[in-house]
Amino acid sequence: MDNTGIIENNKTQMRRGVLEYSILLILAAGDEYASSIIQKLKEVNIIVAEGTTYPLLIRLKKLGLLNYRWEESTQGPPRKYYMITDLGREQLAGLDAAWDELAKGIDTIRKGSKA
Amino acid sequence: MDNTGIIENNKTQMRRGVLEYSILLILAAGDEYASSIIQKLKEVNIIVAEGTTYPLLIRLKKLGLLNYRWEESTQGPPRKYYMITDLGREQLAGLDAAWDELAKGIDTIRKGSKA
DNA sequence: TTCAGTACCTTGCGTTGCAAGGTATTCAAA
DNA sequence: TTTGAATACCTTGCAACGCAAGGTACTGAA
Repeated sequence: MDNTGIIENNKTQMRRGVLEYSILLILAAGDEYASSIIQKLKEVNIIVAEGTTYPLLIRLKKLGLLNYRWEESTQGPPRKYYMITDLGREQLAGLDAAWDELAKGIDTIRKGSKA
Repeated sequence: MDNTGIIENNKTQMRRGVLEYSILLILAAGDEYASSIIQKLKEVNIIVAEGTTYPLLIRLKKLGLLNYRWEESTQGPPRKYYMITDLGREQLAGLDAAWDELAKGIDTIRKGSKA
């Protein structure tokens, strides 16, 4: 039985939960295009696939949390720069709170298990 | 459009990621039966449905991370007490690390978005 | 014997992450 | 000028999994 798989699976699972949150966080700091978002997430060890990211950005756009503009690039095809909307920032505040609450909850259980 | 739904949805999403982890944490502190696990999670604002918990416990048992024993109750039907196995503790250590890494990653992005 | 409380479990639906596969643009080298 | 590498965008189909809803069964009290 491949036991490392259990962990790997779960790390993936954990990342899933915060995907939208972390993307909104990144866009709150400045406009980015899909590939650069994926890159930035990879830098903090949050690995996301393209097939996850593109549909997610489209979903967030549909929800009104994001907008985009096209921009030419000298390095290849045009880039679709996403930017966060006012509504997006509102929702992000809620997610900040949700994350804090979750982290606090985990911390509490964790302390209990070490007693 | 119901915007609070976006947040609620995401809070749920976040919780999902840490479900297995938090259940292992609770069982590392002592044996519990399903209903009491659900109760303990609720106490730290991690809301889980029965239909989520039972299949999950069964899955973790099949993976060898948990075992269980039946115990009579004077308050109703017998209870199925789950306990963590040695393998479960091993995996839990990995999940601890995964959580720390994720929390660190989020923290990094968060600081970037406040710059 | 009926009802409330507690506890267990399953079914079916809907969401969604991801591997794989596909298109289009640019630039440089052959 | 054509080929190939690098960059970027996007879609399809599968599989995993959380959860609402519905179901069974035991206990003790009314």
